[in-house]
Amino acid sequence: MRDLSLQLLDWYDVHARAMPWRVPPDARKAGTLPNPYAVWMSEVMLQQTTVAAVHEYHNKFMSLWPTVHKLAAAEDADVMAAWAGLGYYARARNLLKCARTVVDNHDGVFPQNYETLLMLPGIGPYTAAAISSIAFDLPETVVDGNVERVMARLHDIHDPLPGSKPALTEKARALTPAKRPGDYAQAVMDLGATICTPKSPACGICPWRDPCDARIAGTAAELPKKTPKKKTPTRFGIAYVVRRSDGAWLLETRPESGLLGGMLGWPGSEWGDAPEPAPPVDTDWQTLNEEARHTFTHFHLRLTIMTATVGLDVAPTRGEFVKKADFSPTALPTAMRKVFDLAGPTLRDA
DNA sequence: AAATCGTGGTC
DNA sequence: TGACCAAGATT
Repeated sequence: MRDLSLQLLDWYDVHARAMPWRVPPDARKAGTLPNPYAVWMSEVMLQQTTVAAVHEYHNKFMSLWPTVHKLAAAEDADVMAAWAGLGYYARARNLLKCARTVVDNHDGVFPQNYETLLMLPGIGPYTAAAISSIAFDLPETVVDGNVERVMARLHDIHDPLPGSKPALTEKARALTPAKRPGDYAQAVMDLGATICTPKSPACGICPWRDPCDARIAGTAAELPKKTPKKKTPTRFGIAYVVRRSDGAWLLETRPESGLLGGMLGWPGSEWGDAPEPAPPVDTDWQTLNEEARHTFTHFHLRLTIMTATVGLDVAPTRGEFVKKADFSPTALPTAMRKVFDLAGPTLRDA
């Protein structure tokens, strides 16, 4: 029987998914490698994020900042605003840190080895292996959620994640070929994304159908096992939307660390079981009938929205007024955007 | 080393 | 509606 990795590469030659940042297998075999900057950008954006969601953001970032030098010179607020809506905002902060490190310490050139890549901000084991293999054709092994699932099924491993990760990583490493490691990395992930899917895997058309232990055992659909998670609690808070008579909005940039770190938002209370009021100005407040609901990874949020219109002489205790012309709701993370969508129409346009 | 950190789609 | 899921990293 032929090498498993070669079987998969044959499948990939025909079924590779097209992506803007990707070089298709024919061109790669002819010696063309992708732009490492574009690959890095895509891999950071793809962390815990679907290809569909990344598409337009990758296009936008490559258009706004075509080189690592341009990105390194960008304003923090501009990068955060461009990332708004994509989630996991620490990625955007680390994206900038990484770009500046590459420019300042690596002469603007991405390091071409796993160990050095791993030291850069926002680049962990997966991303270091992905850049190494995809951008430089180095024989490193990517282990993402797809690879974990494919390996668990191929070897019918029932030990639950995340505990089984080292064993799955070792299985993946044993299969990584010396030739075309970049195509192979993309091939396993494409396989997981299109054939070896979490539910209802298409075993009938899988290039690894014959050697797959879980298919033989009939356990493919129930793998990989995962340790159960706690159910998500609900937290409550108050958001204050203040409009000044000249049309300006009262906003604040959130602290660098923590939830929505570095992003623009409305002043508000802490989020918890019973929030304490924390109005940013002393004025008459109006409470909206409808609250903003949003679900984060580990809790549900319900925000009571309070609004007010104030005069030019008012000095808020928190936040800063942003002139009407300088404010774009698209710069808000989704939770804050939902607040705006509810409150905005109730506040008279100046 | 378990928790934290977004969002949109799906079933 | 709610739980799960998607090319994880950081602390």
